[in-house]
This record gives sequence, structure tokens and C-alpha cells, in this order.
Amino acid sequence: MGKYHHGDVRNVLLQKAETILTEEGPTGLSLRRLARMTGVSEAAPYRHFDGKDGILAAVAISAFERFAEQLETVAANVERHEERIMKLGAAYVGFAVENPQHFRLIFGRERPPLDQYPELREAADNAFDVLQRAVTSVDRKAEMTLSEAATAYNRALAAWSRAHGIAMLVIDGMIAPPADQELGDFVLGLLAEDLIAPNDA
Amino acid sequence: MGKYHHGDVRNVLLQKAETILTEEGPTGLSLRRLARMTGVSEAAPYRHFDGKDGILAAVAISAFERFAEQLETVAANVERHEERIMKLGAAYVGFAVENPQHFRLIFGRERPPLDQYPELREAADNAFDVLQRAVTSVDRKAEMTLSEAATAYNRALAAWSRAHGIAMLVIDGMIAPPADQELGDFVLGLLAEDLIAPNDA
DNA sequence: TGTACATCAGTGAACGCGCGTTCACTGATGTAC
DNA sequence: TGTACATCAGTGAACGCGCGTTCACTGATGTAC
Repeated sequence: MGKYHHGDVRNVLLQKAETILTEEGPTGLSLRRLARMTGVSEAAPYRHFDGKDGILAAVAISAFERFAEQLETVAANVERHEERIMKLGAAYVGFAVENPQHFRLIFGRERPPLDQYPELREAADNAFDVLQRAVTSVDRKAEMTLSEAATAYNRALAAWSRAHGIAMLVIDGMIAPPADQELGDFVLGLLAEDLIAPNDA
Repeated sequence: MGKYHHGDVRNVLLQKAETILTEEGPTGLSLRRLARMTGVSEAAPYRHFDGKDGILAAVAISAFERFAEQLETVAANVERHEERIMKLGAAYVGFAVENPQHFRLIFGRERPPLDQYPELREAADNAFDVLQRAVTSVDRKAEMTLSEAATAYNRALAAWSRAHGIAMLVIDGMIAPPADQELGDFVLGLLAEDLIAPNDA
């Protein structure tokens, strides 16, 4: 029997954890359930992870990495500044919609504390750096005064907030595209909406 | 002993539930804990509420009501359309920051299903109606074509998303005002940011 | 005013559950000689 | 090549916990006559 030392338990655990997360969300991911589903004793996961938070951290790290990758891909392939912001926002929301539970994990309260998992902090920081760089990069070549830099930073935060809000409201089922519209177009529409000055009273 | 039928247990339970929610969040609110803290037997709450979800629903309803009130107050007192949107957004975020756990409860997954608690659904709908009316009201007097109405609706969604994103990111500690800035000004700055066309590349 | 009765808020104990974690252990594998 | 030993992944049982909910009950209150 290859039951001992098959060296794969860690990976199988991670894979199963992904499955559970996807199906049940961060709250449904318990160590005992994970062990049971992996076909391994309840104590086995402790050989490979630092308890429950250790597993959550590992899953969150890979989620952050995938998230950052997808954003990076978009950022790298769109030249025009405004268009890049829009597509980035769409990709941000797209990730959330396709991976709602991962999105919840990396932003929610189940996520282990960043200061206890340096790799997790790194993964998180990296994802947000990608965002910020992509949003502010129009100004990269120019010399900026301090206040211009502050403005660029604020613009990044504003763009981020906008996308984040749409993502949250969509995955929480609070808003949805009208029947005749694709989700993607709907999101792009909302992202664009903000760039149009309202016809003031 | 006024232990029996003092007729106040329901209210005391609700009050204590508020306390627990504020201090520990929706996840920390368990029936047994609530009963213990109220100084009542573990079965007593079942006399007054339809189990755990019943209590959560009651708390969520009052949270929605307070939320809607605060938004309504702002909406009713600001004439200019653009300014009203800004102040509404600020009030939205303000509520979230002052009552992060209530905010989480009414938007999060601990909230009992709307279709099982009609009063909860009503409270939720009402809050969002206030928002939507306030954001789109500039167009109220004019006759609108269908597509104009759709645009107004989209603008409401966009404004909502923006405020919601800021609220979420702030209460999750992902963004914070710079050291030299008040939270309120910071939020207003972010809300305004979106109304400025980017200096495109 | 007194009494029989119905109502119902609250009790205390128990149900069964799943959880995170620890423990002494077993047995397969790798290594030093 | 054979043997003694260290390592360490995995086991199975148990720890103590808090949870939501149910149950038969008690006893205070209100009501009809």
C-alpha cells in the first residue's frame, strides 16, 4: 500500500480544499471535513499545515496569485490608459464573479491575519501593486509633483473602490444585469458610467 | 420576583443582540451566548423569536431601518443633484464605518434569506429605494424616454457600487485615509474622483 | 370576592452535532556503517 | 549486502468546546363565572 509517504498528501489536501471552498465557501472549509474528503485521518493535515489557518492561508495565497495574474495580463495588453482602467475593472469583477468564494476568502474575515503569514501578505501586496501600477501608469513617464502623485494614488483608490463595489454587489446578488444584457457589458457599462459627468441640476 | 412575564425579555434580548453584534460581529452572535448574556435560560429566546435566524432577521431589520433613515435625512436636505449624490455616498460609507458589523450583517451571508422574512425584504427594499430615488431624482420632473430611464437607473447603480466599494474596503482595513486627512474628507475625495475625467493618454 | 381554569413565558436538562487540536502510536522509508 | 537506527508521514482515539434545538415541566398571571 502506498498509503505512507506517497508525498502527495499535501497537494491532495490543497486540491480538495479548493473544491470545498468553491462549493461551500470559506465557512464550509473545516479541517475535519477536508481530512474526511481527502480520505485521510483527521490528524494528517497537521503534518503539512499549521492548523486550519495554515490551510486557509495556503489557499488564499494561490487565489491571490491567480487574481494578480489575471489582472496583470489585462494590464500588460492594453495600451490606452482609460481603456486599461476599464478592462482592469472588468477583469477584477470577472474574477469575483467566476470565483466568488475565492474572492470572499481573500477579502473576507475568514482570511488568516496577514501579519501571521508573510507569504500571504506578500501575495496580497503584489495583487494590489499590480492594480495600482496599472491604474496610475499613465503618469509614470512624467515627472510628478507630490500633489500630482497623490492625485494619481487617489485615482487608483477610486477605480479600485468602484470595481470592488460592483464585484461585491454582484456576487451578493444585490445587482444583476437586465435580462437583455450580458454580465460583461453590464459591468463595463457601470464602470463607464462613473466617467460621465452627471447632467447637473 | 419579576422573573416571569415581565414582558421585557424580547426587548432585552434584542438589545443584548445589538451589543453582541457590535462587539463581535454577526458570527459571534449565537443564541446560547445571547441567552447567557441576557441572564435567561437557553430555551427562553425561542418564546420570542423564530430560532436564530429570527433574531438575526429582527436585528437586520432595525439596522436597515436606521440605515435608510440616515440616507433619507441626507437626501431630503440637499437640493443640488451632484452634491446630493456625494453626500449620500458619504452617508452610506459613514454608516458602514460607524456600524461596520451592522453593515456586514445586512449585506453579508449571515443575513437570513429575504424570502423567508418578508419584513426583512421590505426593510431592505425600502433602503435601496431611498438610494435609488435620491440618485435619480434629478430626472423625476422631466418626461423620460425609456433609454433615459435606463441611464438614470444605471447611474444609480454606479453611484451605489462606488460607495459600497469604498465602504467595504475601508471597514476591511484595505484602504485608509492618509495621516493628515479626516476620514470624511478622504471619502468625499474618493467619491468625487470618479466624476473627473482622467487625463487620457 | 373567591375559585377553577386556561394561557403562556420561562426553566433546566438533554438530544446530537461538528469542530480544532493533541496524543501516543505504528510502520514505511532513507541512511550510516 | 546486511543491519541498526533515525526520521517522519499517517493513524485512531480522545480532549473539551459551543452550538441550535427540543422537551416535559413549572409557576405566575389573566379571565370566566
